[in-house]
Amino acid sequence: MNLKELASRLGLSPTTVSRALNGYPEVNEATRERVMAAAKRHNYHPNTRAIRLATGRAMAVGHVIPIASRHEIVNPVFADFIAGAGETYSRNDYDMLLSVVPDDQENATYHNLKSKGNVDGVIVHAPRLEDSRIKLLFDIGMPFVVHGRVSGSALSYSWLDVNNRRAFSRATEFLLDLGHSRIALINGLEFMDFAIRRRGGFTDAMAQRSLTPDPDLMASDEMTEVSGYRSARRMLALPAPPTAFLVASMISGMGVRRAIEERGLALGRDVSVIIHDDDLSYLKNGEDVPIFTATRSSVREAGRQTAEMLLHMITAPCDGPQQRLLEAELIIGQSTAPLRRP
Amino acid sequence: MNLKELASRLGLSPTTVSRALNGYPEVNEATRERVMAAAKRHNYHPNTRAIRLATGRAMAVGHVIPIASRHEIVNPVFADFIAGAGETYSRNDYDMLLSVVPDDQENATYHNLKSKGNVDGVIVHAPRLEDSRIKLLFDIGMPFVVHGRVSGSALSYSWLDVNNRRAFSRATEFLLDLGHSRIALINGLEFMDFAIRRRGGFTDAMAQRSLTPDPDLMASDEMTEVSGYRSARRMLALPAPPTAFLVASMISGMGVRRAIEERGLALGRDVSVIIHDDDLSYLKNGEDVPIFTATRSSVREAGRQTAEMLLHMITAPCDGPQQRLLEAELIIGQSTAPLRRP
DNA sequence: AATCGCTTTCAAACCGCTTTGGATGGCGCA
DNA sequence: TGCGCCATCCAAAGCGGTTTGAAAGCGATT
Repeated sequence: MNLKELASRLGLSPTTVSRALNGYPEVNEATRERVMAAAKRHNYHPNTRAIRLATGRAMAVGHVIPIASRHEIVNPVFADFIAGAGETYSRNDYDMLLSVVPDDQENATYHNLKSKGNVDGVIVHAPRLEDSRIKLLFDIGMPFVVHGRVSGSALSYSWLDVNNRRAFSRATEFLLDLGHSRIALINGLEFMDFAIRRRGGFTDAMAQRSLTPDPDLMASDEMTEVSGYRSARRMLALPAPPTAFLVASMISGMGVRRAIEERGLALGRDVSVIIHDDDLSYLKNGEDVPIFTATRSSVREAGRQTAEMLLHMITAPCDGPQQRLLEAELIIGQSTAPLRRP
Repeated sequence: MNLKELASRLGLSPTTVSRALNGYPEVNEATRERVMAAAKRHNYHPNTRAIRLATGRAMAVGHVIPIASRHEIVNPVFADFIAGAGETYSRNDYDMLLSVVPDDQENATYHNLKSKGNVDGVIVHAPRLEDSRIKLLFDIGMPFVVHGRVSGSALSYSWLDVNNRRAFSRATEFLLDLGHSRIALINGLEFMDFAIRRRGGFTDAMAQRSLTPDPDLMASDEMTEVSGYRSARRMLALPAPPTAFLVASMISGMGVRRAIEERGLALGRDVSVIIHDDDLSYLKNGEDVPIFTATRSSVREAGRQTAEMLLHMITAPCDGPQQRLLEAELIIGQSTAPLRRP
């Protein structure tokens, strides 16, 4: 069932039927209702491919997921972010297009999406220091919103980010207030923008109390259970081990916990740990009682809002770039306690 | 730059240019090269929207991700499966479309995808017992491949699955051989097909040795850290606690470990644990030495292969349904040991 | 009765590509 | 020379919608 057929059954022209269905004013209300009813009765849905060609809009947004060739890690927050963004798209009748590409083909992929006209805009994931994608997307004229920010960029662009610096400085202060001073930072990869900011928050808070972070107590790695475990194990074996950890994710935090317990220490009592909690649906930080003390910010909500921002950009491009900074909550859990003096 | 413009610059008709670029034989080799060169020089990419309309193919496949309204969990294996499938799509110039919808709108979503013509086929995720989606997709004539299987279905359809039954019976036998007989099963939700099969493998292996599983030692729940923790904690507090656990996922396994260690027991030494390991890129079961003894099967590889099967179905529909059963490896890690007699 | 203006409808062009059904011209062969 | 055949190219008709520009119908105004 297509427009032409529906029109002929109704004894109307395709023009009128199209207008009736799309809510244009120049059509008799009685006719419109007749058309609507017939469309529903015959289960007519306009062909998306035709609409896209006729209107020149893709009614779709792209998410490019680069797969790092060295460490083939799929970002674990990705699933929840996508779920959040997807809710927004569904509500607005947009399609979500995922491109999984080797990271050296990422730029080419954006070019392709643009020149082939598959999408009306993209969301930029996991921005890095001085990320080249910003300029690229400006150059090719592709609307975009960054999930995160790019420190080095001079251009004004749309982004949504968590206040990572504030979150980590607050967490650090919290540990300092508990009496800890040998605080370890188990960070994400420090060419990632969020990791740089978190580190900044940590060192700032330390500096406020005239403390210099010990380089031996700072790690920067992929945020996996194993890397969290290994960093924590190394640090705990030092002559002067840390009494507290600041950890970049729930997953690394679980590795840190493993290292702590393997050493016969008790999480919370002997060693304090604060993690950043993206509030992943499949990896909740406890239920009523949080396992870890955490800086929490829902990545799913971030997905929802980032998608909304992008759709707004697409439909109202003249409004210019928008920014949105979300604050993380500090959630007190069972993994932190005052320093125990030996 | 579009086909018409490129053609006029070359002094050729759109027909010839189109044929030259698409490798049709009825075009002079010299002409073809001239066209190819010009296309590259002008950075010409045919407009996808037009191709789709003209050919009637969507060149896209859909993944419908239902969000359960009660427990808003995004399946954690999803990210890796998508990454695997996405690799296949990228290689074959297909787009991947994700629809995130409330689970009560899932069927309507399939209808929509079909009648609006957004996709050429879909992948069915997380099949349940007697899943209604199979019949629906047959009825509307949408090609599909199921990741998993549907026990109750009489129809013949394409699927790719892990041999869950075999995996769990082997794991159970392994524990039995180590002397364990009070073995707990911490399973996924048992309206999920894979969970039913795993349970079957477990009870089969027990029955083989004339053992009846203790209902108190069988849990079925969402596969989260917290639910693994709670089930294990409850079981460990029983008068006759289990000496071994069979756990449906890495994440639940981490909860089980937490419960074990909280009780002052040592994983591996005091209590054995076998998990099922989907080999998630962000949640590796250790590196050189596996943390958990595990039945392992890469969900990412499953994604690659499932996508290949679907693309094959789309391009060669006459071949009929295909099935593929992957075997899980049994990986010996540090979490299992012979039963310690008290 | 002729004109105007408004509502309502329609025919046809268009979006950018594919594909069908010729057209053209050169060549070999009888 | 005439014929058929093949290689090569093209015009035009689609795909299924949207959108432009015009026309038809009709009551109100002059």
